[in-house]
Amino acid sequence: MATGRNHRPATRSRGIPEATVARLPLYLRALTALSERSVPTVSSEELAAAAGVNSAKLRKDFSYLGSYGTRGVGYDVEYLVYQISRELGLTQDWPVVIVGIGNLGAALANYGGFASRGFRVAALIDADPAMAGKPVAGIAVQHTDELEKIIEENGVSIGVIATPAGAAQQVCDRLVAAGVTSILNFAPTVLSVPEGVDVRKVDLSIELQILAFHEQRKAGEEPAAAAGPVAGSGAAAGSGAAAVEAAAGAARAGARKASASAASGGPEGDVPAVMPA
Amino acid sequence: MATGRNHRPATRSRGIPEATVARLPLYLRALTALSERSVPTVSSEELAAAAGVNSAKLRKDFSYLGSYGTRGVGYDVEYLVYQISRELGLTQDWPVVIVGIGNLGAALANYGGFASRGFRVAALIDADPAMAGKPVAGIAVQHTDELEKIIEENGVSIGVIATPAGAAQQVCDRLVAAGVTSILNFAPTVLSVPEGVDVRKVDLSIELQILAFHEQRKAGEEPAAAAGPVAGSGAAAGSGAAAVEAAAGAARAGARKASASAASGGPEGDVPAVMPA
DNA sequence: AGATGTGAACACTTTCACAGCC
DNA sequence: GGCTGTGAAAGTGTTCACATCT
Repeated sequence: MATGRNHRPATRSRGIPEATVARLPLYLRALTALSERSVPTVSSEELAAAAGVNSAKLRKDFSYLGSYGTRGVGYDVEYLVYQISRELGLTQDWPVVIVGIGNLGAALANYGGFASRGFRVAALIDADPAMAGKPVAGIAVQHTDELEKIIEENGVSIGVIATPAGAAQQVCDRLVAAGVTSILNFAPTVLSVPEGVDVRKVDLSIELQILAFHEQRKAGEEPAAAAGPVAGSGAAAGSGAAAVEAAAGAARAGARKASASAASGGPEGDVPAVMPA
Repeated sequence: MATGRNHRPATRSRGIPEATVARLPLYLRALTALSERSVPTVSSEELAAAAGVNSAKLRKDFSYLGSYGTRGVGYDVEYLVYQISRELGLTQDWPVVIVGIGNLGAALANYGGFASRGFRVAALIDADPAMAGKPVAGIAVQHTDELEKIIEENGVSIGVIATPAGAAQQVCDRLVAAGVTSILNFAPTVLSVPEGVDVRKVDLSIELQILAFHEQRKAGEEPAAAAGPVAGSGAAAGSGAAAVEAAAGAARAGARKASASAASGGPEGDVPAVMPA
């Protein structure tokens, strides 16, 4: 019995694909900007460009939400803003607590886009007694002892961990025990949580290492003809562009620049070769 | 010209899958911890647990790097640390500049795991003249005017943008023009870059919105879950939880505070309401 | 004409399950 | 016996291309 982990009800349900969910905030941001400029409608092409994705993907994404566009015309900006907000659950208020008010925690507390959209910083919590009472971003920091009380009284279900790595798991456990079911973790640790609790992590170090990997690859490639600035594709992830072929030359410039060439995010393995510093 | 975007040489080549690359830093961190505890070898099962993934995935990932394990035994910790470090390009030194030394920039500059592995903060840059000369994390902040000079003199190829959204694209353009080919963007904007430049973004607001989406879903479901603590799976990504199915009650800790009910407002045609900035 | 919405093809990722080596 | 390494299967995500509707 315990073994059985064979079949899972699949993710069928009728849910929106995770990849799509991850892009909705992007669309929402682009739409909000259009809304502020009082633009009434957009085509999938325009909106896609603003969000940094391609239009086919955007249309497919929207198709999971419903048919909110008008053929031959495009999408109504205000209407879409509302629909996406609703889908993301932003039409309700989400009280959030930030634990660990160091440099990072303070930065998060001060981050504007935070409160602006459905999220409200309900409390700032730190383990340092010296911090207690100090105002950060207009909110008085409270001591960790109050954690459970704060969570319960405010009905907090989303917690942000910005503590040192060593304290993260313990803080996480307390948050979860107190009722938090979604955690955004900035500490460089893997958190263990019970089923049903979502954890997303943001890790500077990991992102840099991924960049370094691609950077290292670039070093071994030919600078090819600078094709000229093209609208960036945003995330490095995707494939992106066509790439080099074989190309033997070794133009490589003496300085450091030059690099701008084809093969962007694309892995397109080639000779590694170590680059100078 | 410019049109042709027809065929892509496939991602065949020798490349390591992007998904695998993204996990290597995770493995490396777990391995480093083991190394510090002088653990000589690990099994895929153990290491996977420490990294928060499952063992099949880990073995598959490693298989792209080569055959670095020993059947019946496991992997040699030190050896793997070295191989992964090399694959990620961490055996060389990567000078990095951070632009925008506000709360967040300062937090990044102070972030330890930064310098610890291959990365070195070569300079801190800010547009505010009042910041110039001030030491942050032991490094004197320099003015934006010096940007190009700094990039060139230090051979910087990785830049971190921690400026307000409004300044990000401009800073990005200058970084790229000066020779930077990898950018880590913390500003909530889509950056446009020439081909060949990698951009990765870290966006608090987006992460929170993704959490809110899942949180909203949970609200409409049976409290079920709570099957007992299982190693956290890390990213919320996957289906996870499913919950559907029969689902036995058994809520663990009390205090479940059911934050807000699911489906808010009416599904169809409702007043859009303009979102705040 | 112009743009959405979507089935179908393709590409990438994860998981399974077991052969092969220690 | 134990554990890695890997084909094959299954599941997800992306792109194409065109039917469909305004």
